[in-house]
Amino acid sequence: MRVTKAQVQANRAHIVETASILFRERGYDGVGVAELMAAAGFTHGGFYKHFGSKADLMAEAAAQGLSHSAAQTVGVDVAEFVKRYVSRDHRDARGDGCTMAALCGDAARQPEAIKATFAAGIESLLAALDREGTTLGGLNQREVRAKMIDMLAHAIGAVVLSRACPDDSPLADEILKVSRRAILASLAP
Amino acid sequence: MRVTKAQVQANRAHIVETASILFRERGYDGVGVAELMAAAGFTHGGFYKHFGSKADLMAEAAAQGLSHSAAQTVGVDVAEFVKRYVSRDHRDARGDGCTMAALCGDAARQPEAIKATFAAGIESLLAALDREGTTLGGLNQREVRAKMIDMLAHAIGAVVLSRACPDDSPLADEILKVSRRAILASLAP
DNA sequence: TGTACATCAGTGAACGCGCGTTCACTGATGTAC
DNA sequence: TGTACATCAGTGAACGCGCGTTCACTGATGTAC
Repeated sequence: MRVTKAQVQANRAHIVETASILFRERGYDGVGVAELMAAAGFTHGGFYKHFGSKADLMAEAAAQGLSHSAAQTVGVDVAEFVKRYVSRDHRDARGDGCTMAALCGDAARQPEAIKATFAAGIESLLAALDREGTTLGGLNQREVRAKMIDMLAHAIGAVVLSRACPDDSPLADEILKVSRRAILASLAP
Repeated sequence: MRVTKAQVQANRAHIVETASILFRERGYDGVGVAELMAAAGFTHGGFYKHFGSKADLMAEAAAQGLSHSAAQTVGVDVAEFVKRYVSRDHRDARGDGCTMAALCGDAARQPEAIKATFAAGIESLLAALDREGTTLGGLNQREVRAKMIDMLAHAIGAVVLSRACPDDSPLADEILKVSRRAILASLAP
């Protein structure tokens, strides 16, 4: 059942994308190779024709997810970014949401290669935000970078903490609401 | 080899405490029942004389870790709390550090019982912080609560994001430094 | 208080199960002539 | 362009392994007399 070169490439990309979603939804340990391949429409045996190991796919899926986030962010106003990011919609859509918010807790326990991918993802998201960020009143480049790093940590903390609360709990919503207001306030002093 | 009632209680508490540390270091999926019991100085067979399941222990270990954090925080100045929390020492000492920072990403994928434990832990930490928090210049009770919730999300985000970066990477330290300054500034406006 | 029996915390072998990974096989694609 | 053979993406059974959990057993503690 050999397939076209183009099909191989498309299948591989589809597996990475499927993995990226599933890992965000259930964590790296929460998704097995067989289940992942089935979700992508294949049997598990072919996995090692595309990837050296599950860890290799984890790194690729992280890179894909992070660069996707950065690409989506280019040209978006920082305040708009915060409103979308620190929201119930984002909190409740783990699979379609930010890789950092979904997996940075897991990344901390993964090999250095994956952590390096995360660090690179943070930098590329900062680069995407910077294009708009420089319009923030009168701050120099170093100050803008500091503000964007802080904003990102702040926003991720709000989403991650809200997700740790029971579904539909008042505290989960309170965390998002309070944090969103505070982050927006810190951007327009 | 039956043991004293008091010894049973002490052994059980020791297992919970050991689990609390190991789970923070390696996550819920990263520690097995057998390894955990061995770390506590027992064989794995006795585990089910103390707990109904691994999930039960996870909930107990979370409750223990969270109440420990809250107890440590009583009477601590908020600025002092932030300085300790958003620090390299705390980031690098996962096992001895805050349960929320170490496991809130994992908690999001766990049963509601564990998420409820986390929500209760957040409330008890807020209560511990409030005793000092009310001294924050002229804010009413609702405003203090909002400020403490936001501060907690902000601090957790900084630690979690820093941990996702490679060990000894400049970005990991930059995140802590920038965020610590911003959080402290937001407390003393 | 001393004796006889029941309890049960802790032991270590064993269970089924799902994991990541390997492998012989298939058959359509890619390549050489 | 047409034919013959090599390649290799995908299949599905099988691998060893560690997981959470169960269980028969042990022997010191707890209890009843």
